[in-house]
Amino acid sequence: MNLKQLAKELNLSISTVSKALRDSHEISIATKSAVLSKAKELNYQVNPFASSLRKQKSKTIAVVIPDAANDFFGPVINGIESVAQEKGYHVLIYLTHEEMKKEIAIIKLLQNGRVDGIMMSLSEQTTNTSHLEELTEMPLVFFDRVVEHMTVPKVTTDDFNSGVNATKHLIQNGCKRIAFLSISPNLSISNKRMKGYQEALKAHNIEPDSSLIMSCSGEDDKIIIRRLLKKKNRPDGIFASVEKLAISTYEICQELKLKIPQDIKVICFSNSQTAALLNPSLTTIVQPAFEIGREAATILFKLVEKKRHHFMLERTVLNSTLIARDSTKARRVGKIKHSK
Amino acid sequence: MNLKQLAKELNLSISTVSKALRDSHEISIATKSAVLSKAKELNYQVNPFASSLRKQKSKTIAVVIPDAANDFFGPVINGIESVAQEKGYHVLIYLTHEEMKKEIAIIKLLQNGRVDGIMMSLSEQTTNTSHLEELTEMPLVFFDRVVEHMTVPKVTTDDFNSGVNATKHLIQNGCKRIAFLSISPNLSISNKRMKGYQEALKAHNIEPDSSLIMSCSGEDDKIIIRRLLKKKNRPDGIFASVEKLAISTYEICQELKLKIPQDIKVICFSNSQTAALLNPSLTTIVQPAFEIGREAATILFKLVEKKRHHFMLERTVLNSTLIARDSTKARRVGKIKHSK
DNA sequence: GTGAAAGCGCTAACAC
DNA sequence: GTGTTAGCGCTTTCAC
Repeated sequence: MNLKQLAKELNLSISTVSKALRDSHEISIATKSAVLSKAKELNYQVNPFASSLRKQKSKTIAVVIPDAANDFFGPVINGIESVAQEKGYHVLIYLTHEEMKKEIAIIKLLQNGRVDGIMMSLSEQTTNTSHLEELTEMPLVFFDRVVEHMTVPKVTTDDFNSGVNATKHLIQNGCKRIAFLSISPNLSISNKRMKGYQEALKAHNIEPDSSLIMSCSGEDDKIIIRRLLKKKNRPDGIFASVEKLAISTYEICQELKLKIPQDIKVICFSNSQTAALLNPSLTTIVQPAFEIGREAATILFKLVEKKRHHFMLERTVLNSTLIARDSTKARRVGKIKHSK
Repeated sequence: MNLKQLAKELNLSISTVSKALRDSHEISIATKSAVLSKAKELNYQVNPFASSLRKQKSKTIAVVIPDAANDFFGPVINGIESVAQEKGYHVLIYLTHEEMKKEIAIIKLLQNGRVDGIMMSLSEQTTNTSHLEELTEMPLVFFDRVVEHMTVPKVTTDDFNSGVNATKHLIQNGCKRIAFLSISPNLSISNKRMKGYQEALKAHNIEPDSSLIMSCSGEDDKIIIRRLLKKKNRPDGIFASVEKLAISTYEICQELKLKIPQDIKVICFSNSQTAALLNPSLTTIVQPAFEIGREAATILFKLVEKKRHHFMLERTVLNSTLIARDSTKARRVGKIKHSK
């Protein structure tokens, strides 16, 4: 069923029908309602390719992320999709699997007009961003893992402050030697969180020790953490920049019979539903993942629809929340008590 | 940059260039290589809408799932996307948020040729499947939450057997009154798992008690679980059909000061990374989510590409794995010991 | 081996 | 208020 057939059924011209369907003011109300009801009856739907070809826009956006099996990116997708559904857009999803090579290939693929805009979070391995800088015509919004120096909208959490707060929290609960575990040092989030960590150490007159800053990219995180925790001068606090590293830390602590929080305290960025139920319950910094998705998508659609173009070249910062639980509990705060 | 411009640059006709780009045997090798190198130089990419319009296929599939923030659907998306990337397909994602209304709207939206095929997992609320049965022309593959009576390919885990095994596991660890918690009773997975549960009870001569079979759809799961666990004749084992219900069970047990596994044992279907780290560690039945995604996508692409159409109308069953942990540990099996 | 041309289904400028 | 038509960029049949 296409416009031509529909027009024939109605004894109208194609263009009249087309205009009626798009509720053009040129068309009489009577005609419009006739067209609409016939279209419904015959279950007519616009051919998206013909329409996109003609209009040179696709009503589709691309979401480029490292991984979908992730407690952060999952809710982000939900947020993006909810805005897209409201606005009648379609969402294509592409995964980089943390590989720069794939990221480049995907971005290249998206240059052909298939999408009206791109939302993305960098891969861990991305060291060079020229493939993104060349994307001058395409509306682009970064979220979470952003390219700091590019003048495109960025939606992030308050990574620096969160880094300060997480570190302070450990210090206030008695830690003196705090390790900072992150994934790739290329990443904006790792960097900002680390800066916050360093700032907090400084504010509390703790001498920074560069051997306590570890970058655990790829599969080797457990090896690195094991080595760290086996040192005789091992840390008494771990600040993990991503959830995966806290999970690994828990596992290595089980393995080495180190007790959390007595021997070592752990805090991390996490959106896991189960943090409160872990053994011990895990102190987390929770990012508003769903809202990040919604906000980034909202900005992208404004950009795509060319509204307030100049306003949007800014950074949007959403607050994250520190939820203190047992994994950072100080030794002697009242009785030993297991509250949640 | 389009074919016309590229042809002009090369002093060739549009059709020759088009054929050369698609490696047609009609075109001389010399011409082909000239075209290819020029196309690369000028960064030519085929316009997907023009191509799709002409060829009446989109090289795109739709994935329709209830929710992306989910330890099962996340890895499924990874699996699907990995196959799609290999085959040069694009993946559109649509979320039903467990609402039949949205599911219907999405399916309707996909009738206009935007995608070459659909992969889906039913929403919890879907009681009527006529919107899916009408989808006769469109290649369709179900995974996990399938419509049993439809003759389209289905990729699932061995839900019945898993239900038997989970229930047996509880019985063998001393449970006599086992509750079965599931989401919507509409769902194939709920049903099959429940049948397995009932079968196992029967095999062990345990009288079934219908008051122990609970359906917890929507937000009310905690209320239902709390009521269940407050009964004086409360169950001594919980078999949760989805992870969310096990998490709620843990929370209610904390609240009611019930000890797992001493007072009550818990097993559930879960793909959570953290099951081993929960307090106590959670016995799970793990589904091969990534492989389910890969398998379902592989079948869909075969269907789309019209290969072996008739072979594929079958069910593919992948095995799930029971991982025994502390949450189902029997009272007196050796010393009290906390292994993982 | 190469080229001309029709047409996929739609939109929008223009004519009436 | 309605109709005619060009053309979006591509693929493919058919002619040469």
